[in-house]
Amino acid sequence: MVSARGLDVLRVIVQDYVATREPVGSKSIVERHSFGVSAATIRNDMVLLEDEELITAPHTSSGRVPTDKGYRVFVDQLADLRPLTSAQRQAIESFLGQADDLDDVLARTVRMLSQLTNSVALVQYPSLATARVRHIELVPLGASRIMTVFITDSGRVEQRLIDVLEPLDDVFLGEMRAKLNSALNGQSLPEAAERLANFADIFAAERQAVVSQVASSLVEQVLANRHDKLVLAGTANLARTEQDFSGSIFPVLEAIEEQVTLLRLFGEMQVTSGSVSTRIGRENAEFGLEETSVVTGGYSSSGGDVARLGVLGPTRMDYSNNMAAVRAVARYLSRLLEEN
Amino acid sequence: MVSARGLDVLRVIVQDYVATREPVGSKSIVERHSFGVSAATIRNDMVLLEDEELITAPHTSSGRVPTDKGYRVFVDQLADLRPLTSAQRQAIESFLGQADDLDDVLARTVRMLSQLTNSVALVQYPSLATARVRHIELVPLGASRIMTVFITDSGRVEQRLIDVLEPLDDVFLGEMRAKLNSALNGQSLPEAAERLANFADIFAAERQAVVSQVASSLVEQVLANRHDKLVLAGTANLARTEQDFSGSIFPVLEAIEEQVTLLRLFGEMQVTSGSVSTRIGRENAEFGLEETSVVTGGYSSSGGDVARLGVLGPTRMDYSNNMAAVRAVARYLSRLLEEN
DNA sequence: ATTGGCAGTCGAACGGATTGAGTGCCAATC
DNA sequence: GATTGGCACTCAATCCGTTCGACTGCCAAT
Repeated sequence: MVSARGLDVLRVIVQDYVATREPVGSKSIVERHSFGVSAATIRNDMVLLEDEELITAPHTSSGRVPTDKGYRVFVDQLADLRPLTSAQRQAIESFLGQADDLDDVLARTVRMLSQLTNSVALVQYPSLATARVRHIELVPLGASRIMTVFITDSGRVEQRLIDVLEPLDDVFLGEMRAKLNSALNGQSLPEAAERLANFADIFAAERQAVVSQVASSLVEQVLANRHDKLVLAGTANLARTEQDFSGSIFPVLEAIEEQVTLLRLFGEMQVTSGSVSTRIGRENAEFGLEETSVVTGGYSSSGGDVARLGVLGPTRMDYSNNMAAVRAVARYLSRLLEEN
Repeated sequence: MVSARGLDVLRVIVQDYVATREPVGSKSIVERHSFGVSAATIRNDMVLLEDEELITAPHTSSGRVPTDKGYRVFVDQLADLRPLTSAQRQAIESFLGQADDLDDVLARTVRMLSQLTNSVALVQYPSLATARVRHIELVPLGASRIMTVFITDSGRVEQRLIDVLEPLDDVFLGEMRAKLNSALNGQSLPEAAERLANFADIFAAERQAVVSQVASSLVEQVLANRHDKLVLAGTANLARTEQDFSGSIFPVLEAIEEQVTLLRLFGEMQVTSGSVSTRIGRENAEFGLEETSVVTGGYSSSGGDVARLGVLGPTRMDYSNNMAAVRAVARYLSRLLEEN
């Protein structure tokens, strides 16, 4: 079994390897850290760590490198989440504070996060699941073409075009708008969808066809909170850490471009507002991201909804820093969004 | 001076180099193309081309590689824009045809373009310069917080939050909404801004402060068509052509992430709807993109506005194909947007 | 349990020889 | 004057052998 000192050895191996990108040997450990024992002793500990598959040697006679499992133990047991410096906190406050609408807040957040971590940063838009309908607008764009705009109390705006079956005059549009708003205002999205199902019934028979067309388009729009979005920044940081990927960074870039993939990945990660969770290396294999790790945290918006944000980078990343940054940014973002 | 055959030689040098990424020598030219002359003759032509700085040899005794100037001549005089295959045309039609709103159209366009060219594709949102106001909506989000939504006839929706000076009740909001719409509907954006300047005058004195707050926020929103957006796809393709960049692809990725840079770049390129223009290599130096080329074309939307789309890739790109693809996609997109 | 010592391993770095694609030049030819 | 074959020359790329150095693993002593 691995001794307490053994774990310390693992910790410094992770730290040094992350810092230098070079396999770390017993000798360099004793001279860089004060373990009070000799290199030979460290070597003995390393054999045990290797037996447990926490570290591995790229080739005989080279230093050791953490395995995915080693990183996992580090993250779960050894990492100290050093809090951000006050300069960093201040940067977050002042930079995010200036934002005006939701888009802007999230855009600033994702940039901030990628700067703090030197990694790719991701922020998911707040889910609409518990949001409530604030307003519905119908805008004529032509004789038989209207735009539906749909606004939630979390400040999200969704729009969509419909080619309607028959021309609609302004008066009728006004009537429909008023009825829609009085029927749906304040409803949660699932409730709203339900009410829309037989919304056409309250109209004159000859209008029901076109009304139910509009209504069913709205239902789609309301339920398409699968239409989840996320914003992303700091892709260039991947190129900086290129050497950390076996082949090229091509597959990583490709996976990142596919927002659906990232959303699935986010979806699989446990989300508890306020704490962070991690996926390391091959744990992400199903997404083509077996050489990357992802650190995510949940943040909550006014609706009480929990959405995710996080960073993605090479497995050899600075977990302590990144976990701290994700946690701090998530908390700050929650506070900012709940104020409203 | 360079003979006609000399230009033919330049053409095949560009073509072969683009195809193989290897400096091309006189011998490989005569055996791969039927020039009807010997390698020595080609060599003579090549020294002339080199005198004109159209090609260069990476080192003594290696084949030749086009210079930026060589690519320029190729693009301006030698490239044959081979039309797309019918399969490609069909792919465009069927893929873009399914789109529903403007966001979706542009998202599909940019993906399509990046697939057709194996490059990074960019599509600028249609400018609002000649768009007209279709509808203005004021939505209460809290006692003293409202969202302004602003819809143009080109189908663009802009929203913004305002913290108003004093609480506004629904009745008054309704009045303001009605007056705003009757004052602004159908106006072009500069006209709208003008009318907003003294919009507050038609309200009761005690309301003018808050009204003019809302109005001036709307003016900002209306005039912020500098708030140009663009969408982007195919970043991963850069990694595939990594060897074409001297150092790493880091600076390129960095420049691409900065949308402002790209918009400035777009802004400097001549735009004539229907034709394409090119910027090659060091012509983009001011943007940190001295190792890339950009091919852009203009497309026009319903408002008659011209916006840009294009592709960006290593200087060693397939200009013939990319110019053809940009032109075809731009035309198709124009047609699609003008239908509405 | 810890330690110093020592043989052994293996990648990285260096240097020299070889190879081959390609050039430049020149005298001969059409 | 343009074209051609021939030839010496250059230089990156490749291969091969050596050296170097940072490690490890093991063992006997503490």
